[in-house]
Amino acid sequence: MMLGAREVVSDSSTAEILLAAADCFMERGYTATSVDDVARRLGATKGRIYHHFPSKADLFAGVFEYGMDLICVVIEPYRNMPGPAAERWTQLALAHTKHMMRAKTLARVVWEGVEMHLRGARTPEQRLVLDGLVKYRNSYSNIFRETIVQAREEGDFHFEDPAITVQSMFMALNAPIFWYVPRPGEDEENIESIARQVVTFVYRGLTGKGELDL
Amino acid sequence: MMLGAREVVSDSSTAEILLAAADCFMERGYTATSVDDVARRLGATKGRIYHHFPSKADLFAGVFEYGMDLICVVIEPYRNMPGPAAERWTQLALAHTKHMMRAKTLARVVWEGVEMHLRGARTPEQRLVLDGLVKYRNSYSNIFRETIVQAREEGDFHFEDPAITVQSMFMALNAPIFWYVPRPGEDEENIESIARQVVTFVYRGLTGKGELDL
DNA sequence: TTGACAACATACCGAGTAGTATGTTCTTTG
DNA sequence: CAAAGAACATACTACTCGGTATGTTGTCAA
Repeated sequence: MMLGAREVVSDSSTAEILLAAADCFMERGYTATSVDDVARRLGATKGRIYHHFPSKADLFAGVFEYGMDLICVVIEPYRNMPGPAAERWTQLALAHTKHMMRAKTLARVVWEGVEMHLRGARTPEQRLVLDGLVKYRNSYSNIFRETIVQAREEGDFHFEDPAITVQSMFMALNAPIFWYVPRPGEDEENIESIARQVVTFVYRGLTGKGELDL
Repeated sequence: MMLGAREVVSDSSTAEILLAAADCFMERGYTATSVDDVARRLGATKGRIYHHFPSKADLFAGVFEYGMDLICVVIEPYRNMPGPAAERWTQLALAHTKHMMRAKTLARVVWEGVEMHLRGARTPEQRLVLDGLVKYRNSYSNIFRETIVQAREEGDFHFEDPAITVQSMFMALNAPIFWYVPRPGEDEENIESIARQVVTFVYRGLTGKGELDL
């Protein structure tokens, strides 16, 4: 199973289109974004886009894949870190959460891709494309899943259902893509602070032993 | 500041339209849902919808408000519960999370409304409508915010920034609306089990004291 | 009985929108 | 230097969608 960076975009013009498309898709969402919108943002026309992408859906898929490639590169250094799984998780989660803010645009497009897949995709062809993308995304989330399961075996984490836990975990870690707004100047330290708080919150959720009496 | 149920829909035909619209909006999203789609689901035509709602945006706002009215009713019994704030929070969170699954459709429409507001709304008129809806939603989330802040003062919860914490909390509590699929038969006990796990996860995140060494 | 109004259905319009077919310019290569 | 193709721009088509204007039917009070 291949993972990590696939190609990270070869062509320069194509990369520029992907970036502009990511901006548009994030601002308005997939359906509300027209191909002309993306073209206008580039100061170009549809011709340029359709020269590089066969359809709007493929353009979206391109952005999705580009975003996944990037975040895979970001967490790569920590994937096979030696030591306790709980510590490895912390590094993974920190890198992930910071990236959510630094590459907020791409992260939200990936999110919408997953959301689109949860609804029923329309044509069977687009269905296949989306299936592939979500498979990519699932292999990414499996990295975290395996890590927290291992940390549970090592006695550091405590939870019942791994599926539910992974979902809750990712939602909390991803939360900043919905409300974080970059402020010029104090960006980096701000990102560090937020990421630390978010990861701490989730870390406690995973390590805590306190049961609820209902 | 008024809260709780506003009217909970008077007319029966209007209510039927709202339910059908909620289904459509959830399945395809706002922009991808046409008014004709909603009409088709009702076995009717646009005329019926436009007789009750002046525009598509107002139809969406109706669903949003209906959803908010419902969940306000659901948590109402626990709002002013006596005792420690941490225990009150637990009851609020449990009721909230269960409702996310039971009324998943409406909950997702409310979610999309907030998401739409985070992006820039188009016309100034729709802007005003969305602003009102989000204000409604914010007053709801403030109930939780005040509760966890109070629990922190009482020494039960521990966190730094309330804003970040409330966001992380809600994201985790709301997570089921994205992946929960109702299974006929074993619904109720399933919902109870999931809600318990999710709330436990968040509860630990709020109570835990373990700091991360970075 | 009859008007008046509510609750729709039908028909239609104008403004986009995805996609295509074709032109145009620039670059590369033999 | 010529020819071919890459990298676009332009122009157009078929179609969808929000909204409106108008027609139709049932109900109910005077």
